[in-house]
Amino acid sequence: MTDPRQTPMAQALREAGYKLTQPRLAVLQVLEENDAGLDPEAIYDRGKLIYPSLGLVTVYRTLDLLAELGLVRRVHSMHNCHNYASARTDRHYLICESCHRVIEFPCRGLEELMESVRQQTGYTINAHLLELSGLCPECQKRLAT
Amino acid sequence: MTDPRQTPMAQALREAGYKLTQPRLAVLQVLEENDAGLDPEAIYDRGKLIYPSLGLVTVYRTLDLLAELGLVRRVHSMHNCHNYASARTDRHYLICESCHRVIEFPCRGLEELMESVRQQTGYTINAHLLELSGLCPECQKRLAT
DNA sequence: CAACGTATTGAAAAAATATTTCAATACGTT
DNA sequence: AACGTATTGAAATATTTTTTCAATACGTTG
Ligand SMILES: [Mn+2]
Ligand SMILES: [Mn+2]
Ligand SMILES: [Zn+2]
Ligand SMILES: [Zn+2]
Repeated sequence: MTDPRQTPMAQALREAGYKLTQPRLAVLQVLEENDAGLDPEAIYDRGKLIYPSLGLVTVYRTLDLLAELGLVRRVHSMHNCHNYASARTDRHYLICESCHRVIEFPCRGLEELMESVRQQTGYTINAHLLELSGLCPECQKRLAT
Repeated sequence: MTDPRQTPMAQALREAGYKLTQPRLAVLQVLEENDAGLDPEAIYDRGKLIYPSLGLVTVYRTLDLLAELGLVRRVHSMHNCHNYASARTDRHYLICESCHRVIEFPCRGLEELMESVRQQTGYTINAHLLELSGLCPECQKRLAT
């Protein structure tokens, strides 16, 4: 049971000069516990279990704040589009089109591709999102009647 | 100037038994002309230039319909999350983090990566989305003060 | 460990988005 | 050309997000 005020996100908030309030800590804790991402309403519901007087407005405000600091990020999937999860710049999701389960995978060998895009477009590239979609093994079996 | 009723999307609509109405044709034409994706409001605005009495409701309804038929797809970027664009299974966007401009790039060399993911996870993979984000040349200049 | 000044809060109101309802209309068929 | 029905836009409703504002909790200072 790590002290909620000592997590990396909490520290970063404090270092940026923001107060570590109960409502914010509740939101942070919910985000820590749900790596795959939740929408504001869901964060609100779970946050209230931790800090019952939490307001939905504060969830929105805290998400905005964390997003500005780059600590949190929207996770877009085909079926939910307003999910937030703690940030990593590079993300690699594998999504089952049938059961919508999401897993992550290690990503190797994108560097060449990015270098060639860089040269052809003149853009600098500092993050990527790769989403593969298909069928998970279970759904393959289930659908192979 | 190709006949709006003969485009692949229009054909598909007709073949699925739906009527090719003026409002629908206007939405289709807007989508054809804006490959990178527009949100319902923007589609509405441009659609009205083609068919002035177009209603926003019809834009929503047409997008739902096209999405169900798999002809159109949401494009999620960091800053706009309700954009629709005509569907392709594989998508490659390069997004400027500063001005939010979106361009597409040709994607080469993802096959090996996908094959390795396939082997390690047992998933079949039939589509991918790769989103790179960085700074476009203009914004690089502008920010290099 | 008070007492203080201010950033932060939740409730309520307002704004922005999205969906449902319904009578009028345009489409495709005959 | 006439018909039956899917589709339409306006209006009403519902949902989601943002703004406003007085009350409060936080972190600092003495
Ligand atoms: Mn989205
Ligand atoms: Mn990668
Ligand atoms: Zn599955
Ligand atoms: Zn730019």
